[in-house]
Amino acid sequence: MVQYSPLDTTFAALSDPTRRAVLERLGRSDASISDLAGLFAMTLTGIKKHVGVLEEAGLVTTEKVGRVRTCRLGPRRLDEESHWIGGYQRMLEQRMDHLEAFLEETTETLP
Amino acid sequence: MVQYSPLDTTFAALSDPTRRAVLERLGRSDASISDLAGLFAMTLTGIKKHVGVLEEAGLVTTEKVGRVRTCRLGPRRLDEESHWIGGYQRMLEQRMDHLEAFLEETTETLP
DNA sequence: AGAATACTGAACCATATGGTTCAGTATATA
DNA sequence: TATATACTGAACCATATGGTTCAGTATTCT
Repeated sequence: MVQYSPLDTTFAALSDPTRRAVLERLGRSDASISDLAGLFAMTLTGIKKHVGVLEEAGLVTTEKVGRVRTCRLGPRRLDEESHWIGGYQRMLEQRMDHLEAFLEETTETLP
Repeated sequence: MVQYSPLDTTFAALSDPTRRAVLERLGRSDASISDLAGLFAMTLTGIKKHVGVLEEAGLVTTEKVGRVRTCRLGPRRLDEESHWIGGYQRMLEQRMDHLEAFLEETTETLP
């Protein structure tokens, strides 16, 4: 490891399709562990682990009332993540531009 | 696993700080396995594995000429990834708006 | 030809991940 | 009070991940 970054945790959380689906589901409305377990045909324990990972990454918060734990989105907005990706894309563009300029220059030297 | 998606592979590739640093380094110029190993104080084998993961995710291509393997960026631009994140952020906004509307409505009913 | 360089692959290691089962605990319902 | 519901935690399992070492192979340099 080079150094710690919240990007590590978030990208890892987003790399699992079940977890992305949980986020999308929670976008429609809050849901309990049982709701999610039913929806994704998984044990309560299994879903709880996924929710734990999302919580660790700050993408989900949970609150237990009575015997039901309700999961909702937040507080992270993925701003750092989209910023990193945006920067990467701009860098790619720049490299393309340089390559293009280089190719043009090379072509000009031909008859 | 719910289903396969390229997002799985890419987000997983991006979740490691060394690999993100390799991408950033390759943004400045192409580099050999040895270059990267030196830069990140890692064995050739270790770096080769990371490059393999990036290659698998389509973020890096490599070409071996003589005994040197040169790594460069491409071909993936992270368009799907930024699209997913963008959609997530828009969904979050919407939820916020609904919550806001709900709170306003509730407030109006007070004296 | 001989030596140095650059990578490669197999094997190994410790830890993490994505799941399960099973035996609880706490809460709500009849 | 008894029973059903909802979750929790420990233990386990198979596989993946992030590294290493070591013994090659292929190229290049002297």
